[in-house]
Amino acid sequence: MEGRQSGYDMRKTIQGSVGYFWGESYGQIYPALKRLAGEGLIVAAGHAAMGRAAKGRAAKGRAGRQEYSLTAAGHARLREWLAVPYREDPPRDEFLLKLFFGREAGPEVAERQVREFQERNRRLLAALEDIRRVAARNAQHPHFRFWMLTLEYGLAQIHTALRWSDEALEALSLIEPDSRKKKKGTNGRTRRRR
Amino acid sequence: MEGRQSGYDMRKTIQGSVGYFWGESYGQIYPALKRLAGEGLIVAAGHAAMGRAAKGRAAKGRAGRQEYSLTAAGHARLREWLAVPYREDPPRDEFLLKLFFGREAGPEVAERQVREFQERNRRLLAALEDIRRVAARNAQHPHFRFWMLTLEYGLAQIHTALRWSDEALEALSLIEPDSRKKKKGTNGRTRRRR
DNA sequence: ACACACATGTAATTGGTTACATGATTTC
DNA sequence: GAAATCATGTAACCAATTACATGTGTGT
Repeated sequence: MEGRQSGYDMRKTIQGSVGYFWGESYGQIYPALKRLAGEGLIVAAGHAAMGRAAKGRAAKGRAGRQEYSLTAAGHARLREWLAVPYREDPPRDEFLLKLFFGREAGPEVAERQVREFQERNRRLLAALEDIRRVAARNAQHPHFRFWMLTLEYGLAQIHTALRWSDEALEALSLIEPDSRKKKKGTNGRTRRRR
Repeated sequence: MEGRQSGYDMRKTIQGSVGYFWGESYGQIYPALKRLAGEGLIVAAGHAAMGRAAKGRAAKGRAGRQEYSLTAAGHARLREWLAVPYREDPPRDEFLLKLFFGREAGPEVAERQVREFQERNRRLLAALEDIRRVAARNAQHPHFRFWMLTLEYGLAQIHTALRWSDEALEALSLIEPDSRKKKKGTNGRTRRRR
């Protein structure tokens, strides 16, 4: 949708825009491009690029860049797809799972995980704010409003995560550092807690 | 960790507790159980084919079930795993992706998706509140604090999602139903809403 | 006798990542 | 002319879902 782009371009565009909620690897992109071209949903524009290096010699192996753009059929298919109710894949949040069993390892370990979570969210927040800054320059772009909606969703979730993690750290600090068996190999017996 | 359980039990336990952030299918569980038993991290308790011996009390029908429980080695491995920094898998949020391209299909379509999103979140919220109600009865359980942390995280995220979706619907209603090519530009449709 | 929930398991398939292999172009 | 980076592609692998196949115990 950003005009003609090569698979390589697409990956970069994706990372710099929807990267925080959608990613694609080359192993996914290139085969997909082939398939879509076969279905007539995109067309390969002639690879104009091929600079002087390729001039004169038989282009063996891979060519230079190959750009594609949406066909009318591709556009139509996109619109169809947009109207299909989204499906979300089964939840799998390793962070929460580890926290859930946090008792098992003690509050210190859980705390480390929460801190890590907090840092990742801070980094993500910074990245999103960058995106927002860049996006703000395209305020007149027809898609702008929609981009902002997704961005604001991301920002709101991250803020919530950060707020929560502060509270979580506070709560964890109040849990006693445990007094169960702990790894005292020889059974020093479990001293009574509290 | 809930004492001995069969694969079947585990799936139900999972769904009723961490289900909102972690799921497992039988196709995953049974092979894993075999593997873990092979590694000595869990042990199979004998086939307790309880007939009708336990009359009156044990009304629950148990078939040819195989129960397992954690070994000491399993426990140790669990603790190790808890300390390993969590990894999150690449983001893939189809809802946001569809919203991102929402312009392409028009605000009405995007609005439908957001409404769907809102409903799913409302259902999820109800489910979480159920879990909270049930969990509240185990306030003295050693893991309780940790369970609440994950629960509160889920609740906070859902609330944020719901708040956001209200704003998003409002914002979408202000976007004029498109003025591009779009066939059939019958005039009355761009009437201002609020 | 039968239905139904309990319970286990496997095969097919999917959807994807990762690592690798290689070529082309630019820049200094 | 070497290094960096642009660019394409494939093979190996992997995690996981889905659908299916089948058996068992209990209540009616």
